[in-house]
Amino acid sequence: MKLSKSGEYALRALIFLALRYNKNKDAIVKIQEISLGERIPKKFLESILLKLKKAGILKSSRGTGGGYSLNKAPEEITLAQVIRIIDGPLAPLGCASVTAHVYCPEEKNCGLQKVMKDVRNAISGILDHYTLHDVLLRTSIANEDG
Amino acid sequence: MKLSKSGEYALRALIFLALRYNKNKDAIVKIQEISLGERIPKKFLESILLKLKKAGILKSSRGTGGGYSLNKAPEEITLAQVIRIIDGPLAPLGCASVTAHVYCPEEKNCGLQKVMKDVRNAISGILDHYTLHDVLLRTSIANEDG
DNA sequence: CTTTAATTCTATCGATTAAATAGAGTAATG
DNA sequence: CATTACTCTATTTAATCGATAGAATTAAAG
Repeated sequence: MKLSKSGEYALRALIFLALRYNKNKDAIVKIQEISLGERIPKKFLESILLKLKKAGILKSSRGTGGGYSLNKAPEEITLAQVIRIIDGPLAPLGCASVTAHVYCPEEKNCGLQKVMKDVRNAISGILDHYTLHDVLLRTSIANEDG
Repeated sequence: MKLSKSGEYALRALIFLALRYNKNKDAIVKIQEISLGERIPKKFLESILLKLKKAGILKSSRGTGGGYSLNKAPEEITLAQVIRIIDGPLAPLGCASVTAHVYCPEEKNCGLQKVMKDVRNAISGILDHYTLHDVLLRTSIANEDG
């Protein structure tokens, strides 16, 4: 039931960016800065940020002084959105997924599917309502004076 | 957040065996029978069943007329047990795991960890209390007369 | 009691996917 | 036009999934 490395890195990078956003809405952060700060392989992080940009979560500017920043307020970005972009559906089984349902022949009659739908709903009940802002609230360093 | 193929196959195979168990507590089922019935690659299934045996969930007998059967009643086997044996901890992140906690330096101060612990607890709240017996109850075919 | 057939067990190899690295290409700044 | 940093493509490495080959064990047949 683990989150992929990509998914984990995506969340950590976004939290990093959200922290900057809260200090200065227009802050631009280099990939390398995130990479060093969160100990994420730089080139790997690059591909993750690109996906998040294409999905509208981030915006970027190139050249000297370029970098990434949030394209929405932290309150508007849920953890579930991010995970779905990077890792796909939240459901443990394809046949229990709402966003990318995979048909299976014994569907009507599958006890396992029913349980896994319960699990999916429990997960999305948390992650669909949890935003980057909420994560920062639970991170004490975010509340310290700079 | 997906379950691995191994994990899914393990659960399906055990449900298959639990169905037989309920008809006849001493029924012995061949790997091939499960493989055909659940469309699981036979040799791959073999390695999964072996792990479940070593973990005490299944017992086996070799030679002609041999095969596998449950080593406990379906009421005593939770889905969480099975997933932990095959796929490892339920937690989305190592640092949020109870059974195999991985230390991370910003632990005390990590909002992400706190959320993922909530998710872990939600998942285990369901899977630790859900047994093979419960799955069969939600599978209508299990209640038909043979 | 020996052979044969059925079955689990062990070990390894190939294919596919995920994770990580490398480098060339493109755009912006000064 | 040189530097900086994002963007893109390609390659390498590691993990997972699935397949293959054969040894070990048991039961039944002859």
